Amino acid sequence: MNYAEFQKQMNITKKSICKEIYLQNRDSIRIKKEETVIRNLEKIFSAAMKIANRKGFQGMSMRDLSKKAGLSLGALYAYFASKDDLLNMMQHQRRAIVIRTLEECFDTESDALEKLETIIQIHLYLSEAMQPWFYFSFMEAKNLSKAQRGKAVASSRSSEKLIADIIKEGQETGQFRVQDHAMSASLIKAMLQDWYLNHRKYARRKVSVDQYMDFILEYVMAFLGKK
Amino acid sequence: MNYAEFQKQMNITKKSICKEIYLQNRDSIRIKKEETVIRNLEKIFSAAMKIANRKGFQGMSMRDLSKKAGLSLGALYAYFASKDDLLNMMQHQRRAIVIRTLEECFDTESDALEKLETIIQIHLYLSEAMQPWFYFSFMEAKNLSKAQRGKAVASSRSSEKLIADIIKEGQETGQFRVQDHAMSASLIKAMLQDWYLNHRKYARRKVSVDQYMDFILEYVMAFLGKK
DNA sequence: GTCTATATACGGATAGAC
DNA sequence: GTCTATCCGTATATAGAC
Repeated sequence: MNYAEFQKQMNITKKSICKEIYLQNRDSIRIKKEETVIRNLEKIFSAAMKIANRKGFQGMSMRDLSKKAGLSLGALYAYFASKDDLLNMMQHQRRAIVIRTLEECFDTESDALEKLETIIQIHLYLSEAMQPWFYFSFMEAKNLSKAQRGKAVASSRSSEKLIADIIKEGQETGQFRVQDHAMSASLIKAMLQDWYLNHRKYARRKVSVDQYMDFILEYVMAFLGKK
Repeated sequence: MNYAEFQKQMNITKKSICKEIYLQNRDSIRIKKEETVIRNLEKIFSAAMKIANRKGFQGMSMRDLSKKAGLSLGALYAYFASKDDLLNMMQHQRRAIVIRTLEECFDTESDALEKLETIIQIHLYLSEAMQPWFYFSFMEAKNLSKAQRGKAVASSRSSEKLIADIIKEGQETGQFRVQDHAMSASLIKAMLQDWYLNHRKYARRKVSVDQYMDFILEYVMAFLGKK
């Protein structure tokens, strides 16, 4: 599967994301007509991401957002209770999609090498399809409420542990060379992270996500692979 | 040279950093007694870093800062003209120290492998000695004025180019395997970056900066080294 | 469902006493 | 050098008209 196929199969579009958010927050959203809600959520999140990723969530005023989203100040508050609420919604949704996609794509039957390739692929493809979301998540994690921040840390740790466990498994079956698996997982995460934190750099150099993936895999296997 | 020796030799202490800042901003700082200025700058920067790295520079109010630094609101403005000014001061100083240290430590006579080891070492040691500064720099780069942001991007690019050029050199002299040098440099940067962006993670696992450095070098050489 | 107008609080920054 | 008191703009959030 390459990135284009992944996109089709997973259907990660602005619209589908907003629909999910709508379904999860039906109670707190005052507007009731589904079509209207989804259309406006798209405008709100798209605008919020653009402004916040340029000058930070705290630096974005509700007036900025209202202007860019094309909705009045008053109308915005029909979709969320407060600015913090908006932040939590965005962060929560990003995590939920990662978890769901991992569950859908991850094959526990395959061997360690296949698993490692898959998990690197999923992380990269997701962070490509939702790059502004991933960037936003990382940069604004510190502004979350304590409870939400705890969830963010837990989610990040568990995804790193997943990678470390796969490496360990490969070492036990003799597929990989024996190296510090926790540290190896950390470095892999660092490289995955760079794809969405420094996304512009790679765009400028015309590096595609598939090229980046191949390069990471080569790099990782030079270290972990048997000679 | 290990990290402890580096620290002694380079003398990167809060006090020495603040003295440098004082000397560079003598004109705009209204207080004239050097000792007082340095003592208060230490309090100000230390407090600013603590607050901003927890809730962002925009999220830090001048009242927060005044309280944490132990100086009144009015007194703060004797040391910088505006909040933005404070931001620029911090960012500029971090870059200046990196540039100076690179110039001091970098030996153009040595071969590519030594150069690569040195540049990884300097970056790691500096980001260890000034971790809050590096973290702050990355997270708040987007809040800089256009001119300052341009400088930040240029500085980041040139340090990546330095690494890429070293790899290229090593490939030309036959020390390294031929691989995409720009991409290799990117991945190395990503791993260096992780040391200060996810510093707490490594502290929790009791990974020292020297251990991290050794691990990166092993990793990189598995890829670049001749078999 | 969406708007405009506004309540209320908090932000950065300064003036002037000590 | 440092403080307190204050100016004034802008922030979030809400009320109520349409």
